Amino acid sequence: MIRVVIADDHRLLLEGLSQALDSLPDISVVATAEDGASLLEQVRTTSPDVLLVDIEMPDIDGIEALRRLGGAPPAVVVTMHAGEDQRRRAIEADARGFLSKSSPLPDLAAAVRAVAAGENLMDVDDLGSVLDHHRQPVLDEGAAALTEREREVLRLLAAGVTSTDELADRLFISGKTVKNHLASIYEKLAITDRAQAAVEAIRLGLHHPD
Amino acid sequence: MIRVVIADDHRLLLEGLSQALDSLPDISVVATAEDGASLLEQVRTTSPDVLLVDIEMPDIDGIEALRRLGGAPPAVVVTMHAGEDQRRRAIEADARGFLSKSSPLPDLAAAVRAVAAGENLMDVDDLGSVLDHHRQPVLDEGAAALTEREREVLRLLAAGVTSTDELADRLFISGKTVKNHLASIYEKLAITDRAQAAVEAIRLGLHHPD
DNA sequence: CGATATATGGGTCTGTCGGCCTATTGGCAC
DNA sequence: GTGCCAATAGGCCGACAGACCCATATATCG
Repeated sequence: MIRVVIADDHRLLLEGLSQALDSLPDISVVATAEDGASLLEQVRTTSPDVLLVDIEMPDIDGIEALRRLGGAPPAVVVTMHAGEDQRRRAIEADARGFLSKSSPLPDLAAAVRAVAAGENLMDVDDLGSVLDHHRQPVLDEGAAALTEREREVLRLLAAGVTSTDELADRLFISGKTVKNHLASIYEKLAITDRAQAAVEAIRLGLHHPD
Repeated sequence: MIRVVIADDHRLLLEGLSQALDSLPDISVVATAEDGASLLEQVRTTSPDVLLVDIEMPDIDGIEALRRLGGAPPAVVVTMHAGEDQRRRAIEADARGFLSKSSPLPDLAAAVRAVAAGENLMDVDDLGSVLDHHRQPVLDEGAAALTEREREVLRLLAAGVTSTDELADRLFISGKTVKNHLASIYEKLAITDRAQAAVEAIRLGLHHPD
């Protein structure tokens, strides 16, 4: 689980991103900050794995905050105006990633994962392909071992299709096979019943088709 | 269910807000737009109940887009710089709500609900108290009828506590009572088992304590 | 005061779920 | 080709879940 702290003075963006990232199965937003000072404080108390910092903030701006942290937790810088100027300042402040606020959300998630894995996105020339390597959430052992058919069963569970018969109908297989799939899901996710499977399915983001 | 279209050229905000609002049980984001032209198109094809529009957008800005729509679906205007100037322009474009991007997310949700209910937030002098009236999600009949104890059961289900015995232990009641609570939950939510109850619990936002 | 709602508890019964074992087919890898 | 895995399917059984009946105490409301 990648523990992230987000700093941005615009609360709509702060809280929106926070919820969106938190909903990913491998990312946990442990704190948020609306200014640089609060960011420094949160980093001290929560010791996160990655920082997500807006440049434009009152008092201590994102760059200054990162400078004071000395590149300790690796940081992804987000900015409204992604010019060369800002980019240079980000590099000087030891940022590992640099994204415009016009980037799509999956890119941000990928950047967080890349930086958490120790990569430095400021060096690379082909940002897109590096991010591509980190598009998939880092799932825990069990979840990664799920087969495609098992994921389909989980998707249906998350959609409220819970009885063996209806699952069988939707998947065009026998009830016995449904139970077999469920049994291997239980084993892989270390759970015991459909209710827990439904919870896991939603946590893994299987409810809306990727 | 309040059907919303969101327009903002900063995709991180657009997608973040979209996910956050969509996760509320009474709000559904049916489309998003990155510019005014696309907004006009989405409004035509999806006929939403409420618009959420950023002022600052390339080509056709939010104000101009609203003007062209003639106040048809009521709109909440969101802006980076919430000055008197912007506010006047929003009023002239027939906006029903006006929020800064520094507002907290629950305020945005409350504004969307208020506007969907026909209120005009531009008139009121005490915005806070009007929003307070719309803090709670507009739950459907069944979900609103849930008792406090029933919500606790749902919370535990969403946390993966699914067996009768463990539920009984956590709630300090007998297994029989757990089953009684579940039975009335099934009736109120028109569902049939714990797996569906877990799905509903998460959909209703019962997994993280309010 | 009487009615209603909530939380608690019980009993019974049927159906289904989950655990365990086996089996066949097809694909893919070494 | 031999082995492994995914997907399919069946049987068996014990345990639990859900439906349907009930009772009691407390509290709130008109």
